Amino acid sequence: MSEKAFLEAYNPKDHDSPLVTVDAVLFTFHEGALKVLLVERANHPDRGKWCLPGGFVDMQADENLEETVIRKVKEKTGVAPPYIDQLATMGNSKRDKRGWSVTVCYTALIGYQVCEAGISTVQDAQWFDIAGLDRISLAFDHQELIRIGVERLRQKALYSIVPAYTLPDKFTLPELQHVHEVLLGKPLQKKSFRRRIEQADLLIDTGQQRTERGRPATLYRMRKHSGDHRFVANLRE
Amino acid sequence: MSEKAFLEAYNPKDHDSPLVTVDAVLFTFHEGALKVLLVERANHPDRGKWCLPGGFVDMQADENLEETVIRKVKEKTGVAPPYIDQLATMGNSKRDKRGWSVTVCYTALIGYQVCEAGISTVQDAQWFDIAGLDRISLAFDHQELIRIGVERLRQKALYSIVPAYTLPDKFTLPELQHVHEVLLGKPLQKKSFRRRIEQADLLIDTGQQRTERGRPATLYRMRKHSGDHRFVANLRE
DNA sequence: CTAATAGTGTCTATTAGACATTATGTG
DNA sequence: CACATAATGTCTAATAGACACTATTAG
Repeated sequence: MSEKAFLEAYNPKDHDSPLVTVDAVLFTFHEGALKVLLVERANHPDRGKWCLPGGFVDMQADENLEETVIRKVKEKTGVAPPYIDQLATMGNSKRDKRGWSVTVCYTALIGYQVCEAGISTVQDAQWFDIAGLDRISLAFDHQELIRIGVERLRQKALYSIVPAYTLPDKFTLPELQHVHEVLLGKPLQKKSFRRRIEQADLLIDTGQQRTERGRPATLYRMRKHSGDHRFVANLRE
Repeated sequence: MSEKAFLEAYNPKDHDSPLVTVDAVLFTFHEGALKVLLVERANHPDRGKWCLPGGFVDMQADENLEETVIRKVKEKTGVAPPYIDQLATMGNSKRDKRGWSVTVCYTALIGYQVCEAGISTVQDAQWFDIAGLDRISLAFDHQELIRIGVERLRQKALYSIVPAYTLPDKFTLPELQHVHEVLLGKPLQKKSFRRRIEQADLLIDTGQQRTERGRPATLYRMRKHSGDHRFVANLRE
């Protein structure tokens, strides 16, 4: 049989396939805490429980998995996040009561202010502080996905400035250091922190400053692809 | 409607779902080169082309995706690899001519001798040198998956001894250094290389030695979980 | 002995940690 | 001015790079 004839005769519906969903662990940083966006499930199964934003791949609308996840995040936040990365794919027969299911889970970072308006217009979406999240029961295996997402971000805090994407477009170095300190759960030396960022030339000085109390702090923006930079030495844990 | 009633009425076949496959980028190290296992496709589409070992999730036989990938790798090598890790998930409407498809791709490492017998009994499986692989046309997006796998392993060579899993159970430090040198494409200082491994106590001295030419080399085994260890400083690229 | 390869000693270079000091805003 | 916070200076500690040196085998 030729490939052409084979493909004409082929019908995907003749073969059983797992359910395929996409989920997003979307983090932001606000009021001194790392937060994750959760959505209240409107439908069975697990109706009423909180879960990660996500849903089924729409084979007509979506060209690929990234389009699915960006579509789902935009539905809840109104905007596309500046950082998105594949986190893990979970697939087994037990995680979803509807049957064998696979979820491709992404992690994304966004500044709180950037999507504040979007969130507040969506009734079922809400930011949850990472601390204390283990006390609430989430749908599916989403508790585990968030745990993996936090661990990944914590690792990145040791050797990159990826956590900067949880901040608004413009931010100060002490603010960024604070994000890293929350992630790592311990104070950092500001001299070490600033030195490595300066040497790698990862941030753009906006020329602006912000005064809260004390000496004004310089406002920086991320340089393009600064999230990709990996310091040769880690911050010590 | 109750959840029970909902689940009883739910039929996954009422909803279109992408095809779901699992693939493995299986590396080994042999005769001074990094090699990847490829399989010749027996069926359409892309019949006759080489591709990664993998295939459809068997919803009856497989409890989860890891079981699928281990089953597929065992079919070709006869054994389960000592290191396996999720690499990436590719999903789009174009990668497979049969329709919207998702592949969950793993990367695995194994010693050449460990599975030599298994490979030689499988007619359609063969090790390919990574160098020169870009000159042959692989099925689907498997060329890209291998590229991602090599890049991941190269990164790991900078801050871990994960590449040791491409070697047999017992190996010498100069052998391991050579694997890292091939991955990084440049010579390394043996003093630096040995020092960090010794200090982190990652290997077990078997008490045995191997003589090829010159002074005999000590044979080591991986300590449990040594692959998880991350040095605080990278080898410089 | 020589050749070859394994393994060590030791100095330098790089980069993080510690912490004191200076700078610049507000009230 | 005092206070608070930002930013810097500078010494120490940890760890990678360079490279000479010693050790142990075969022939």
